[in-house]
Amino acid sequence: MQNNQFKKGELYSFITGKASTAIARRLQKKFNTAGLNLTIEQWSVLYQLWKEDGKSQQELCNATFRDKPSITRLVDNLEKLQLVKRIAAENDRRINLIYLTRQAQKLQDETMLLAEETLNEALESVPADRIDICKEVLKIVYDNLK
Amino acid sequence: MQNNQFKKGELYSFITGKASTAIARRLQKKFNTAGLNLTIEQWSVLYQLWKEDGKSQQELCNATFRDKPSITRLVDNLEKLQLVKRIAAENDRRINLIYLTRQAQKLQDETMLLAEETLNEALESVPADRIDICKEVLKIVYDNLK
DNA sequence: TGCATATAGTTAGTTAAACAACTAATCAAA
DNA sequence: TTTGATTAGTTGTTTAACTAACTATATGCA
Repeated sequence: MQNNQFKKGELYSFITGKASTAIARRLQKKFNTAGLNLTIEQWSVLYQLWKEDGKSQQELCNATFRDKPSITRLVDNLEKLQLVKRIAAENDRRINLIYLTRQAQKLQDETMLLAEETLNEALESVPADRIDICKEVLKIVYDNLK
Repeated sequence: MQNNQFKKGELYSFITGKASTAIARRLQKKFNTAGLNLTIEQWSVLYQLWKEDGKSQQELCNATFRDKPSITRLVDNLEKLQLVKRIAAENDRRINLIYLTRQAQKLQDETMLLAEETLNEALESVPADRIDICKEVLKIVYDNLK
């Protein structure tokens, strides 16, 4: 039993995730300043495709923790931006495989640099061992609820 | 200088805040199951008003880390649900003071219970001292970026 | 083979976030 | 007192999340 770990006054910020939204917002601003016409959500999909493209939309759902309609629209918008292409799988025509365009490949280095920069700013003055503990706790939270 | 605290594979989940969205989603499901017709975002506004109502919209912006249009719309929807009322301040008619209705007052105990329950589920098997460290790190992250 | 079921993805509707542009009320300084 | 700046809040637009209902394709079992 883990009771009363949160006093009422502390409930709010943990539930609403101030910290992660602050990080996302900062990264978005860096994208905008750099003239990148890209949302964080779109970037998070590209991020998975940079690891390996040709993933199905369902695989992108699992990797990004989004539902199917969300991925449909993100892929729609990424296609409009000419950053990805849907290609129907040959052996199963229900499946769209998502491939990066050259344009998207070019974005990887620049955006990853901005992301790392953002995290370094976010974690400035936080000792590495505390960051590790924090990451572990967040992972357990996620696993407890998924 | 705090470099390379995140390996590339770890960037993603920290930026997109999986853990906090998982918590919010779980709490939302509890609300739905309990027949509460209330979003987490609406709840987070009520949460501030339960502490003390009669706050201005600007004060709600600061307390909930949202911008003014977001609060305008949340208050719109809370008003439609007859949970709050806008009352113009007597000494400065630009200001709307937001007051809870009786209906909203009744929601407090039930929803706070569900929120605490959700956090206890989220943090099951996490030792209290690690939770404290995690909270501190998230606070620093937020302060570093705001 | 044929029919029920499962899987992949899309569409529709509501809520919310971010940003920019706007109105109305207040304040401050010439 | 009038004009210019500031503050509080609203409106419009785009992107995204979530749910439910939908289409199309594939699978499995009688």
